Amino acid sequence: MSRETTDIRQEQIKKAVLDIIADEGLQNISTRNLAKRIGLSEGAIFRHFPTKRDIIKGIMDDVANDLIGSLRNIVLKPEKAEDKLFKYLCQNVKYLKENRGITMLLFSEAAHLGDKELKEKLNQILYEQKQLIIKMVKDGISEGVWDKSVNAEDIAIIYMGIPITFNIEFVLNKNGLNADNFCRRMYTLILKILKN
Amino acid sequence: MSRETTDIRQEQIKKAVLDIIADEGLQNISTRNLAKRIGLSEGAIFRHFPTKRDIIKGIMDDVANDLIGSLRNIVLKPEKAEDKLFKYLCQNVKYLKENRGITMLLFSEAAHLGDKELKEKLNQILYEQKQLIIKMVKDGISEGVWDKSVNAEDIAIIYMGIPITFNIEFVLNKNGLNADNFCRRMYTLILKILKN
DNA sequence: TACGTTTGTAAGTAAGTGATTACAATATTA
DNA sequence: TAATATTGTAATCACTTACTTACAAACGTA
Repeated sequence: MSRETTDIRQEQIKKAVLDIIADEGLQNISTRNLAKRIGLSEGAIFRHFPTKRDIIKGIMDDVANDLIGSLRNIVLKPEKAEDKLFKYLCQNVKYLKENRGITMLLFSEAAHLGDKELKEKLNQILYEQKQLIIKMVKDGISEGVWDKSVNAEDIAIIYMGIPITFNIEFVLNKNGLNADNFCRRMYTLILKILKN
Repeated sequence: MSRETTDIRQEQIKKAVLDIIADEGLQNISTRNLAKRIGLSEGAIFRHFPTKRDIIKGIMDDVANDLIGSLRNIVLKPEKAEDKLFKYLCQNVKYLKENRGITMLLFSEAAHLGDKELKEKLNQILYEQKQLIIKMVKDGISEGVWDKSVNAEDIAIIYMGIPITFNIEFVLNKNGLNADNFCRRMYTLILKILKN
């Protein structure tokens, strides 16, 4: 195998984890299988990550940066709350669709709850997402377009289930839900709760 | 260890799986740990179940019978749709709270997607739940109390996320959500979508 | 009581896991 | 160019996994 820098190898390894999860399922992300998919020896994996756990940690950091980052951008832009909500939902669903392995990896880690640090990282990701949604809702209320008697946190909770359900349907039944359509339909429902 | 019938042992084994998941996390349901918790030798486990997979299968069958059964009872009773919806939601949340291990086990199996038969069983459970919700919504529309322009399937999708989110919050943050309160708050939101 | 069936145990099995080692080949830099 | 740091490999480690085997004890029943 030709030599590559640690930076490049780390990206390859993290990508391989997500690809394997999406293609073969979670139980196949052994370091052996990982090395095989990249075309590298198993020892080389441990040249670029000290432990397997650190690979997972790296992926979680990517989610925190990429997904949360892009969602934050949407929320912070000066736009109408209704438009932001729609874009937010679509972006969220799109990201999960394009990184199918991620939801499974995240919630598997939650379910295994062996590792406090990973659990804390996941908690952080979910918390930040919730705060962004709460902010959007409150902005909409300030704009005067949404019912001020709704509890922003309740909206955040019911919202969080949407991308998760989408992902589960996607895993169980690959062509179960049309993403664009799905996005707009769920948006309509949420809006009905929010409207005056 | 004193002798017990296979029926009793099977129940003990299935219960132990769920208890271990709730207490120690999914990665600890090894046959060794299972035997230890019951106070039995590992070999005895395989006296009562041919494979570990059959234990999981047995648990899934229990869910299909117990949870889906009790939800079906609620839906089929001659009552107002609004009352049924509330009871349905509360029963669903209650069951997941009392059998904390189940949601994790189910979605872990989905994520590992190695086993077609288990995946099919999970699909069936989710499908039946969805059908029950759709029926409830359509009943409410027939009664004339709910907006007939809402898509019953969309309601089912957004509904499905609620118990899942509840469970995730419960796993990550043990006292995160008050179940009774939670139930009523989510009910209020769904009702706002459904109302004329 | 005698006999066949059921339920139990202790000690194994082969296969897979994450991680390490000793060493070779390739870059980087003085 | 010579010395050094980096990236690669093959072999192997100790450990865990689901599952099996050989045999013993307890049970129902004739």
